[in-house]
Amino acid sequence: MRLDNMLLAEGVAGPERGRASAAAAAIVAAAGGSPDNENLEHADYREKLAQIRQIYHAELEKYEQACSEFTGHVMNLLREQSRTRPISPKEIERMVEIIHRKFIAIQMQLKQSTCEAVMILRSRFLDARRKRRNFSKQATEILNEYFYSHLANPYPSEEAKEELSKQCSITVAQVANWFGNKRIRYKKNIAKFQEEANLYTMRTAVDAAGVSSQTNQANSPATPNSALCYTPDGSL
DNA sequence: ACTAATGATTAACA
DNA sequence: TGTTAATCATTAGT
Repeated sequence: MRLDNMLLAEGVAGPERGRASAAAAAIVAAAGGSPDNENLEHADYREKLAQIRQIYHAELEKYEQACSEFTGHVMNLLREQSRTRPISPKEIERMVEIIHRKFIAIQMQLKQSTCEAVMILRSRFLDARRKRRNFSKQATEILNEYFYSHLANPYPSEEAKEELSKQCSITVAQVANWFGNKRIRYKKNIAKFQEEANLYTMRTAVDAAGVSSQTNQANSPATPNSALCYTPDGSL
C-alpha cells in the first residue's frame, strides 16, 4: 500500500489533473529550485509525468477489463459444470477471490514499475549536471566584465560573489563555479582569450571615459590608446 | 555527425 | 575551506 500512497503523492494515481503541478513544485522546492529556467524545467517534467500517468491509467484499465472478462468466462464454465455436479456458492466465491488476487498482484507490478519510472524522472530532474543550461548573455557579460577588470586578482570576495549572483540571477555557487572555470581556462590558453580580454578591457575603459567626460563628446576618434592588452606570455 | 564551448562535479591540495 | 586541475555531460556551432 506504500506504492499507492507514493503514486497518489506524485499525482499519477488520483482523480485527473491538478496534482501534478503541486508535486512538481514540491520537488523544485526540495531541490532549491533555480528561479531562472524554472518554468521550462517545470513544463518538461510535467509533460513526462503526464506521459507516465497516461500509460499507467491505460494499463490499469486494460487489466481491469481483462479481469472482469476472465471472471465472466470462469463463471460461465462453472455454471455449465453445475449441471453435471453440484457446485456450492462458496466454491464460486473462492474462485472469484483467487482470480481477483492474481490480478491485484499484476496491478502491483504495474504500480511498482510506474513508481520506478517516476523515481528515475525525479532523479533526472534533480540532477543539474544532466540538464545544464548556458547562462544568459547578460549574465556572462557581467561575469566577464568583472573577470577582466580584476584580471590581476580575479578572486571575488564572498560579498562580491553575492552581488554578482544577484545581478546575474544565478546562485553564489554558480558564480564560484564560473570563476573557477574561467581562471583555469584563461590561464591554460591565454592566447585564445586575447580577443575577449581586449574587448572587455576596452569596454570598461570606454565606460570610464564616458563617465568622466560628459561635457565634450567631440572625441570620436575612439580612444586610440588601447595598448593595455596585458599579454603575460608576450604574444602579440 | 563532429567538435568546441561551457557549466557542474570531483579529488587533491594548501 | 576555497582553489586548482581534470573530467563529465550537455549545449551549440559547423
